[in-house]
Amino acid sequence: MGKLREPLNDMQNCGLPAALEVMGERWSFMILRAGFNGLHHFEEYLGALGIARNILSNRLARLVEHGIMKREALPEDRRKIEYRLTAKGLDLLPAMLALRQWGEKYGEGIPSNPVLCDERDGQPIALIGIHAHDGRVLGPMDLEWRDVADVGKAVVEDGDEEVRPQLSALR
Amino acid sequence: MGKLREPLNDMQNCGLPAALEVMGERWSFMILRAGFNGLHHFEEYLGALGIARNILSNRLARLVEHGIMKREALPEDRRKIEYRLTAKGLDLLPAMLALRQWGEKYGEGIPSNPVLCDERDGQPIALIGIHAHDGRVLGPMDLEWRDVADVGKAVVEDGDEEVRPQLSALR
DNA sequence: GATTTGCGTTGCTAATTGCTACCTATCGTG
DNA sequence: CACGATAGGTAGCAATTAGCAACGCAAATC
Repeated sequence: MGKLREPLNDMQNCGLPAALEVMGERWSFMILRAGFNGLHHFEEYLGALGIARNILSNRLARLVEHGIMKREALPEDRRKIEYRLTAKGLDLLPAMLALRQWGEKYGEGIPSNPVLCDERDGQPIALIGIHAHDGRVLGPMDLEWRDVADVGKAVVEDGDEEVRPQLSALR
Repeated sequence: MGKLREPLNDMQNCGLPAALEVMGERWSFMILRAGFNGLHHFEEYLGALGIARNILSNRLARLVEHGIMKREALPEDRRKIEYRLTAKGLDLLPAMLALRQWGEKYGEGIPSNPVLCDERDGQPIALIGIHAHDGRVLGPMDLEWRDVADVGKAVVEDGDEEVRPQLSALR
């Protein structure tokens, strides 16, 4: 052990801070969830979430600004604005469900009465997890950081110390 | 269409707000990520994240309080405190990676130089996604909310209106 | 033309974040 | 044992963000 760990000095050069820039703000995920459930209008979000008007206004604007939702005025009633998830927004579904499943697993008194199912066979979806390229389920200990150049290479058992990142520091 | 959507009135009876109670706070995910990468000590987090001392102190306390990390004084040097992810904390890895992969996909100038790989064969892990119980990959349109009583039942093509939740409101 | 609906903005207060400086216990060293 | 260095915090204060209630305003409806 004592391999290399992920360069933490470039902590900012990582997808996580990028994602959190928008989605890390309060209410963003709840708005997203409401969007996934078919809400499209300002007052719908307002009623469903119990969020303050000005905050909702601000959050929707930011989500639109970041391309997660798109804002469109309806031609048939030009008071109404439709907020819809974009492809970029829909791509957050796995993250949202993973978070939600975690909350459901460890939270208290969470009914999980409606279950999210595969429409095809009506069975509940699988738990969101980490998979190898061939579909095997992976746990935290099965992972390691590799330099792009070393992807797919055989395990360098010794080599220099401090050569490859590790997640096994997790113990 | 016109099925039932997830009861939004019980918006709080859901795993998402539960998850966001801790993980929705600023820095929580970044601290978690640092923890995944083998950091264990206060000053390590401090240096790696560029977070203020009091905030880090507060956030670590809250993560411990919620059972995501555990705090342990080291016997050999009793100045040192070890912060370690618990099983509950490790369970957040899929959510963290999903978020991160999303940020990497849509963010600008994100190197993705170290790649997270399966230690077994050195291949990059698969994208975090939504899978059916049998492993098929599912998209947002393949999903629907079902009452627990209706799980696994054949699709009720008409039935009463407003009977089953939908995600197909996504268009 | 008056009222309601939909989507905001504005003003003000409360809570959260961030900075810098300080505090306390422990450790290694001469 | 006195000493400074190290580890992990607190305390005080400024800046940012969230939340509440009231107002604005254009388009629809009666």
